[in-house]
Amino acid sequence: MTDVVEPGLRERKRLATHRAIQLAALKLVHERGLDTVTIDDISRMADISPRTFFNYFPSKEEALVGDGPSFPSDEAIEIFVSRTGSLLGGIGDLMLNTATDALHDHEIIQLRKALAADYPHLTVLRMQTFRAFEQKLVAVVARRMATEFPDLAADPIRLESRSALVTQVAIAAVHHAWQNWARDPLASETLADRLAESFAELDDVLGSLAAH
Amino acid sequence: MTDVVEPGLRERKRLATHRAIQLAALKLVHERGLDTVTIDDISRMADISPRTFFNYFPSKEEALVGDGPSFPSDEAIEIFVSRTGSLLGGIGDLMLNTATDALHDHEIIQLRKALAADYPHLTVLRMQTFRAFEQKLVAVVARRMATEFPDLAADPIRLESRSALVTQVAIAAVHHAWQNWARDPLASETLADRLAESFAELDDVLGSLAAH
DNA sequence: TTCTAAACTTGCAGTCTATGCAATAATAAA
DNA sequence: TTTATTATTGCATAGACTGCAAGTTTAGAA
Repeated sequence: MTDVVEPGLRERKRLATHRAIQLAALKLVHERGLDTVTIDDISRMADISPRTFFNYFPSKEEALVGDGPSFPSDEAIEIFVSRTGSLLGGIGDLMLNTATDALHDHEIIQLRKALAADYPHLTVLRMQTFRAFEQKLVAVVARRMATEFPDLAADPIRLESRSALVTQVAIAAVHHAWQNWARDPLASETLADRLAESFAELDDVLGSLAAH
Repeated sequence: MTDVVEPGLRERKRLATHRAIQLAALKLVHERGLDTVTIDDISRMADISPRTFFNYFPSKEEALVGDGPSFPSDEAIEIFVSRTGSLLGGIGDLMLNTATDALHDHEIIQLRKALAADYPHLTVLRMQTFRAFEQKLVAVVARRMATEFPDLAADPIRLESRSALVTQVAIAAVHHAWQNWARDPLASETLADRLAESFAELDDVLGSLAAH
């Protein structure tokens, strides 16, 4: 299928440094609190120069929250667009297809969860990385809505507003999932589980609200 | 009704400085862009020392987005809780009751609108000030939902999750309204108008989504 | 009006974040 | 082995932000 190129030494070192920085940042902040940890501290623990830190992350916060998710594949998008059924559920599935860097790095995931619990405002910052592809997502949602609701397709302005609103609602569900995920550090549920839960709950709550 | 105490000289000066800083920041950023404006520049234009700037705002960004809205009055909250009908619409009305500092300062409002159009990430930052009373809002929404849905009241955990989700959705609508408001600088609609529109559209879209 | 307490402004020193640039070191490729 | 590419580092510098102490201004009482 895809070329599984063995990454060279350079690439491996780069990944290792990338991880070392995140790990150092997360550990230090977890131990000593956000404000007392400096980039010098993090660099020292990660065995790099402070200058190198900025070759990897633009700020302390970015190192803590990690890279944002990548946009879903074209394939996943086409499936979503042509599908019928629950629109929000579809967006939820799409979100599950956004791969993030440290998906399988258990240590980092645990520390991130603790971080989200300790510093909610960083969770909001994390959501900002989702906003990075918000525009793209709105466009995809618009395509789906246009096929599903022909009357909307006839009114581009309404379609645009509608899909932007639906996208915001979907992001609200992601936020909700993240909050629930971070709430109890002991729960074994993954973020993906929480995402599915929140989108299901959203579908449910919409029913009860619309019933009125 | 309420005591209309004539504010003293001290208070008036404070308000004037507060406004002068915001105005200077907004004007300079509007003219020269966010990155080329320093706090020294802003302070010079506002006729204060750079040190005083930080007595009013913790950062350049905060000066630009302004103070967050204040929480609705207890009166408005009780009305909301005991009311029946559209839940999200009720939250929308509640949002309209959040007075913000520069509600009638036309010059600042215009500049803020331009700012939101030029720097979308500051709009996201602006929403963070909403998060400040997110917890409070969740509690209020929970009270309302508990009275309206007795079965939910019996399950505190579900109630909590539900009201948090509904609150996130409401915030999504506020975000949507803000984006639409900032989109075209020429439109004469107020933010309050846009809020009403977005919440109405939300009610509408929920109906069409739930119908499936 | 005068005096005193409280609140506000300011300067200064110092820490931390962040960026550009040039030199050096490590890796890749020829 | 040689050369080219890329990464790391140190250095210099600008800007953001904080604590502290000294000086001003306002409020309120005598």
